[in-house]
Amino acid sequence: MIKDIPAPTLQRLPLYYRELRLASQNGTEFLSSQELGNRVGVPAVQVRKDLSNLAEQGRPGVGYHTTRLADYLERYLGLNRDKRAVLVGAGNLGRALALFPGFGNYGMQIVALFDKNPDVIGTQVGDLVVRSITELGNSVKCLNVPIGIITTPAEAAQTVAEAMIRCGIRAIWNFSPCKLEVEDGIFVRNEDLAAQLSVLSHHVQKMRLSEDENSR
Amino acid sequence: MIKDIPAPTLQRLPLYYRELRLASQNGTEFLSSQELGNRVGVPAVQVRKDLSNLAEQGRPGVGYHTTRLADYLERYLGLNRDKRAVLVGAGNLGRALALFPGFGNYGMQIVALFDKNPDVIGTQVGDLVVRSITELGNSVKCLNVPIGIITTPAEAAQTVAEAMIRCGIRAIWNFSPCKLEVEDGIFVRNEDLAAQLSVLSHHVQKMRLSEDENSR
DNA sequence: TAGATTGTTAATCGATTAACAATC
DNA sequence: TAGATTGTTAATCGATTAACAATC
Repeated sequence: MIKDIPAPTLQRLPLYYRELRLASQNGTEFLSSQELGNRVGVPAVQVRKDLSNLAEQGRPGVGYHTTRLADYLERYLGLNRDKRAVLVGAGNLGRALALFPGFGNYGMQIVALFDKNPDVIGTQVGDLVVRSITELGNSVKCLNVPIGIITTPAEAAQTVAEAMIRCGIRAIWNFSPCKLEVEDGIFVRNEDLAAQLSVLSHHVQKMRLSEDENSR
Repeated sequence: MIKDIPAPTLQRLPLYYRELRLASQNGTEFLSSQELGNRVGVPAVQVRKDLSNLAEQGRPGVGYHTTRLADYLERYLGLNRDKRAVLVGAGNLGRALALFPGFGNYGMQIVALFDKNPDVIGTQVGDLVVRSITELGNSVKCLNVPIGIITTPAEAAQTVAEAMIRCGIRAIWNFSPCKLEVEDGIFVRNEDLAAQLSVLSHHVQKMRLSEDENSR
């Protein structure tokens, strides 16, 4: 049985992983929860609590073995295994993600790009050629792709998601600004840049207002 | 005095805003918390609790006035006011964000791009020419820019953030995979795509493991 | 007035933090 | 052994959910 850990904890694990790997590469053998917490920006207790969910343990009086824990987290997060992904929506954002080399470090490889727009279909993006969305089914089924990335406008996203799921995709990274309705067992991660921008915008707004207040 | 609302609530406001604006444009005059909640994927009680933080009220028995509430949220989130931004790190992701038209709808305009790499400096990205990072100070100061976007590698991010803050930037959208150390009053929003990908990766991993288990 | 739906107070839930015994 | 640091139990905090009186 695989124990579920709380979502907030799960979100912090990649941060711990990154610092542990870095420390390991720099020749640091052990890191205390205090030190790791400093680097990630999380209290030491939180670090210990989070890591106590895992099978790999720390050593009292010494700390966590950087290499061992990094390796463990790598496996736990599945970063060591290759994961194919397809991307639908080859606009600016889609093309950028397809070209982003950083994802390779996390075991993800974008193997196909799709779009609806005839002007975009057939164009080259890095090593890939944008294909027609109508070909999605065939490609995904025979390539055994677990991940779908959606970078279409909001109107198209639901339809695309359903098509992806029909082809066996089980995890969706949704960059389009809308809620996807999916059945249980399908994992959706929303990456709503406009919503994030709104939060940023609110803070700028708030600062402006308080400046106005102070200058009165 | 400007009342602070809880962070989770603040993050949901842009979602409400989007649906309210859409409904307003479609000619729907009122939306109940039930209906709005459905569209955003949040329980009706949560919607009411969230919106009760705002000055704009709903009408018992009727619901929320879509146009009025959308307008209110637009002002509250500062989406109606133009916000200039500079972007440092004109790699694939940086160029994509610079070209992304969607941000305009949220009042953000990227007014300058900077990079360290001489091969990139001077190249054209949309209407803008990538400038040398050494020019950051002059440009930002005379343009009154409140927002900085960081799309550099992790090693450079802290230095870039400090330079931004010295020039008067007060809100940073950090796409680089690292923690930024900044003084109080500077708002930082991390958009760590690799960390998000790790969460996605974990779920794929988990599904694989449970499939293995079932097939035993 | 009856029905619908809000805003708010109180109850629940879950995550973070504090305290501390266990262990290297 | 003394000092450092873990893992865990209990206390706190804050957000979500439930219940319901107020109001259109």
